[in-house]
This record gives sequence, C-alpha cells and structure tokens, in this order.
Amino acid sequence: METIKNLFRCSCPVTSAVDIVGDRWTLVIIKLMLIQHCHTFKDISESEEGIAPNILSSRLKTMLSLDLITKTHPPNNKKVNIYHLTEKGLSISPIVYDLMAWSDTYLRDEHTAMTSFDQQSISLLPREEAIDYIQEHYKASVSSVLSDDY
Amino acid sequence: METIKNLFRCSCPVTSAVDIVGDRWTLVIIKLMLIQHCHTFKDISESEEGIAPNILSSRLKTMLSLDLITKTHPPNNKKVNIYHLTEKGLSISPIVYDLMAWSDTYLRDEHTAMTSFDQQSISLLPREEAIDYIQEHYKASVSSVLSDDY
DNA sequence: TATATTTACTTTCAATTTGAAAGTAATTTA
DNA sequence: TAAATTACTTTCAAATTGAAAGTAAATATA
Repeated sequence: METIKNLFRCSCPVTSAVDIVGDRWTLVIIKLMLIQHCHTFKDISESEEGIAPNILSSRLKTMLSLDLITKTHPPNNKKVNIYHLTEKGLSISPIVYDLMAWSDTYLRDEHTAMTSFDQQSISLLPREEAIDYIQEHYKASVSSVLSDDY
Repeated sequence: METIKNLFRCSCPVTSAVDIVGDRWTLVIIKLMLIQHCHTFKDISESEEGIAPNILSSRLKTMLSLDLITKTHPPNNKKVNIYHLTEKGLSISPIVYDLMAWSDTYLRDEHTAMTSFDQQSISLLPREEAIDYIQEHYKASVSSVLSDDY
C-alpha cells in the first residue's frame, strides 16, 4: 500500500514555495518559457542551459501535475506539443524578474560572461511595468503559436 | 590535478541566480535568518523545517564561500557562532517576500495548514515598505545579538 | 572545582535524485 | 515512400540528500 507523502515540509509559506520551485530546473524552465518564448520540448532542449531530455520530461510532468503549465497541440498538428504557463505559473514572473535583477547587481563581478536583460528596454522600465511587459509579450507569443499554421 | 568546475551553467542572469539559490535549503535558511531571526546553528536546527545537521553544516559552508552570510562570535562567548546575512544575502529579501506572497495566493487551496505572514502588519504594508520593514528589523536583531551579554 | 549540559558540528551509510548516452515511436516533410 | 523531425523513454553511473549516531570544545551548574 502506497501513501502519497506530503509535498510540503511545514506550514511556512516561503518554505512551501521552495517545495514547489526550489530545485535546479523549475525556475529555469519557467524563465525559458516566459522570456525566451520556448514553447516546445525541442525549444527547451536546445537552450543554452543544456537540460537532458529525461530530466526535462520528468520536470514537465511534475509542473503539469502542479498546475504551473498546461500542454496542448497547435491546430492541425498532432506531433508538436505546446507547453504554456498557467496563471499560477505566470505569476512566478516577479520572482524571475527579481532573480535577474539580483544577479545583475551581485553576480557580475564573479561571472563576467553573464549577459544583461534580454531586451534592453526592460532594464529601463520600473519593476512593475517591466513585469507587465514581459507577461503581455509572453501571452501574445503563446497566442501566436496556438493560432493556425504554426 | 583538480579543476574547479564552473559554478555557472550559462550566461543567463536568471539561471545564474538559480545556480546560487536553486536548491531545497538555501532560500529556506535565508528566510529563517531574515524573518524568524535564527542566528545560530541551533536556532536553524530547531526550526519547523527540520534540517539535518550534516546538511545544514554543508549549506552554511557553501553560503559562507558565496558571501551570502558571515560567521562571528558574540562578545565574551567562544562557543556560540552567530551567522548573519551579508548585503548580498540580505538583498535576497525581495525574492523571499515574493515567494511568500505567491504561496499566499496560489498554494492556500492545496495546503490548508499553511500559515500567513509572520507579523500581520507585513501583509498590510505595500511591498517595498514591507521589505524595508523586514530588513530593518533583521538588522536590529543582529545588532542586539552581537551586543554584549547574549 | 568537578560534573553536567549545551553548542556546533562530523562521520557513516542507505536512499533518492541527477544526468549522460543511446534508443524508440509517432508524425510530418520532401 | 523515404527521410527527417519531434517527443519522448530506457539504462546505468555519479552525485546529492538525509537519517542516525557520535565527538569535541565551551559554558553552566552543583
């Protein structure tokens, strides 16, 4: 008889969030979808991050089960799977933004090869507007991919 | 001949931040220091999160080497070690805040035992003020612990 | 001053997770 | 109809995590 062991270590909301996104890949996959507009298994596989296919497969399954992402086909295509962020997943955007901003300030000295924000314009906007901009562009990209003739 | 393998997977600032804080414990330890004012090995060990001493020891060493925390003794005490956040570590505060806010909105349904913000007052403040409040109280607590006769 | 307690760990070992490499199956393109 | 593409799965070794017990130095107590 198998028991499902509790996903959450304790009652703390911060620790509970870490129970969901606290690993080497979940936030990276969210960032690849959100910022680099990776919508397919192949897109994510080919990213600079170099995730192994078994790991990606396993993470996507977990993220689906946690309702961070959903999976659909583009119209008239049964081969390609489109993964996209749910509202719950898209709401991780502020955390992705803050990680980017923190690295920009505190990691540059020890990681000289590190790049800046993807679009220059983002670094010029105030935080809230930058996050909105990222989210709106992401949604537009998903719409485009899910429209006819991808 | 040993080579130090690069800490960073790639040039992306988000992924680089995940290379630093993307595991099960680093953000939890920062949160325990910042919010619950855990300053010693014992304080952290006894937390609700239940971290094993070998894991805690290993994480603290890594965090010291990454300059996220420093280690000192209180005056007139050679036994107790006080760990506290550096500027670099304290600047993770916005991420901790955002994780807390995200859980509050998106995890409550699936994790009914989850508590709210530690101090009620924090949830009433706007984000920037809440973060400032948390950081100032943290700094005051460190000062107090490092003053005479702990 | 001697003993008990506390604090901060380390050691050992089993279990779980990660990741590299190769392989497979369905679908679509040429 | 054959080749290429996409989305995976399988296998196995290496690294990480974690539970349990143990140790050493410093401090508090009798």
